[in-house]
Amino acid sequence: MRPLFHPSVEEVRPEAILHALSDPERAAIFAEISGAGCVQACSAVAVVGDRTIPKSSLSHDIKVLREAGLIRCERHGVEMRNHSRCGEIEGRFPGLLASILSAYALVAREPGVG
Amino acid sequence: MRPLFHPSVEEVRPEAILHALSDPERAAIFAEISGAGCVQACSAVAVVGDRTIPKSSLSHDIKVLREAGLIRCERHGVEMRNHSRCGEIEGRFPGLLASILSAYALVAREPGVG
DNA sequence: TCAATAGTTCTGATGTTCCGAACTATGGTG
DNA sequence: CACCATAGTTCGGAACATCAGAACTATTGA
Repeated sequence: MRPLFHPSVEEVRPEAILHALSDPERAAIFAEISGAGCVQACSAVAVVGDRTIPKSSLSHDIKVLREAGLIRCERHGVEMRNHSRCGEIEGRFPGLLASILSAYALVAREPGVG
Repeated sequence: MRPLFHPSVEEVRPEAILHALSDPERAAIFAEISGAGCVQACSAVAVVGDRTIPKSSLSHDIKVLREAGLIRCERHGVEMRNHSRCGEIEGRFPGLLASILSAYALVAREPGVG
């Protein structure tokens, strides 16, 4: 398997970040990876709320996050470890990820529409 | 023409904001509306960079921004006036819009890929 | 070598986006 | 009022994106 593509921090584009995080499920996956610092994905993040994400979808979501520059993925044996690149992104776009994650955390705490 | 739908600030969802602003063209339109405070759209914002947005696309973009809660649109005679709802959103999601607009402004100042 | 585990790619159904053409709404002029 | 011009919306089809099941690949362990 060829090494996975990761954009350098200079190549990271705001539209890619916003697109990646405009899906609440993907945002939740990213929040979990960021919170844990290093998570054994994808199985470890496969449940969001009360939904189990199909593994093909999860694989796709992880790819979107990776290609947006939000996470770094490394194979360790049979599994993938996903690290948040929060720190790097914070250096380039100060406050961006924190305010996005806070916004989602805020609405998650509210009664909600469902 | 029935009055346009505007979500109340409590109904505004982060995913809608991120989705709306994940298109750089739409983000530029929003930045222009926010910068001007009140812009006679849609014609006034129809040129982004060196591209003139077709009016059906522009109408759609304005609608996406409006339904995301980012702008408020009022008909004044034959034209529409678009106001940014930055202030309201700032109260609900502090720092969110500022960091997004800063991120775009930052990459706009860079040499760029093209 | 074979099985198990973890994740990726393929594929087709469903949904979204884009934009020209046709349409609607408002205001001005005679 | 009839008519035109202006500003924006809606329609419709082509192009593109997303979702998830099935089939596949890669790695480890027995």
